[in-house]
Amino acid sequence: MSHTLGIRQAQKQKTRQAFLDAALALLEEQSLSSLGLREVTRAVGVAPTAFYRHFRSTADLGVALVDEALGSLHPMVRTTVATAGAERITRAVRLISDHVAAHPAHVRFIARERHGGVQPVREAIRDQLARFAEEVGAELAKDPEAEGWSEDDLLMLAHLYVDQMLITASLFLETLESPEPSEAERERVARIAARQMRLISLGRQHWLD
Amino acid sequence: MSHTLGIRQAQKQKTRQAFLDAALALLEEQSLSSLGLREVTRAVGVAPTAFYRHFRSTADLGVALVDEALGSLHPMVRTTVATAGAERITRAVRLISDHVAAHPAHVRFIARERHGGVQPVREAIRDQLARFAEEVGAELAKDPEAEGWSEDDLLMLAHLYVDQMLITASLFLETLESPEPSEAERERVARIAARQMRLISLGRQHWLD
DNA sequence: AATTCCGGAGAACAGTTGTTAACTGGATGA
DNA sequence: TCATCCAGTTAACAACTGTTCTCCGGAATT
Repeated sequence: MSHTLGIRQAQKQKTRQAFLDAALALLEEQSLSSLGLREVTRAVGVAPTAFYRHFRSTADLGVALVDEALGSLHPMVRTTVATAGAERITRAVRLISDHVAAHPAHVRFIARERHGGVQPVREAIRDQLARFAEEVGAELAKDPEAEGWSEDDLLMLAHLYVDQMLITASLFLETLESPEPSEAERERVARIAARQMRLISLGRQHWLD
Repeated sequence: MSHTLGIRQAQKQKTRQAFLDAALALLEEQSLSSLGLREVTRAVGVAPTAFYRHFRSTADLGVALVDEALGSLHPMVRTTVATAGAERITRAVRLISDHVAAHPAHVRFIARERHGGVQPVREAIRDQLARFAEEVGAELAKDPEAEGWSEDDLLMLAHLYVDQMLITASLFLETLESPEPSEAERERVARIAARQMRLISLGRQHWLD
């Protein structure tokens, strides 16, 4: 049952999205704690006071951006990790590479604000990453290699993988930021990331020795 | 041959250090790209224009902070990694834990600005971390387990360790930031970090299989 | 002893910031 | 049809920003 929005609410969501888009663009060259309210409204093309109709503060906007950047990514990560065998690493690296290429500003925002100067945003990102770790852990538990593993150890391993994914995403980003983004450079990062994940997987296989 | 500084240069270095200290304190609750020049001078207790006698801009000050935070850490990391056997991981975790406890603001600054909004600072941090990776790689090469390893693979492993150290440092930091910092919480982080490093070491031992 | 140097102070500049209050006009619901 | 709602506007506020130029007084140099 999809409820058709009134033309009023539709317009509101439209300008709200315009706020998110404009902020994300501005955040490519600064961090959230220096993002001004007027700066955003100027970029959108509305009066400064219009901002308050959508967000309490720029920190509030930042939390909304976290949801936009990570919210829809959970199913993708889940199905990718669900892949069995050696293919899993290949697909994971490709997922990251493609996602960074498709949404570089989102990735930059998350990497930047994960340890940034705005507490509510840091917390929102931390919660989302913890969710990723739990989901990855749940998928890893289905592997035959997970036999004999404690819940704690599985979560430790899952966090290792999630952190590694974020580091890899950040490296792909630097690849795009370089003055002459070359496919060769991207491939180099992909190969290093794959080898690091393979090394971690090897450690996992011999954990119970 | 230690050259005694004139009372003029000595005074200059003193206020310069005051700038660094004040900035570091202010950066506990914001990021560098929102740090104002007047804000810093006000905290130091000097006129705004005095700032220019020491730094071109706040970005310049940030680069100086990177050197202060990471510059003197290289020998410590080197000797810690030089430790052989199972003791290496224990010492590494303790080094990180102690360093975070002793210089929390420095660690926070590095974690925050590594992906922050100020390019020159990002580059300075990236260069320093690359140096750490090279040094760690050089120490790892001395291990008997390094036999048959390519230069590339050693560097890949070293980067994995360095990134892992930074993640661990950041987790120790969160431990201190909690409303009621408990020794139990710190110990929990230490145990997880040690297990993650042990898992990586296991992967290393079976890499050439 | 006389001169140069230079870290810091003071005042002023135009431009920016977040937030408030009162208002407008088209969509909404009775 | 008419009263209500509400996203966005306009105007104004005090407070703040980075930067320039001019000046001072003590250290450094000759």
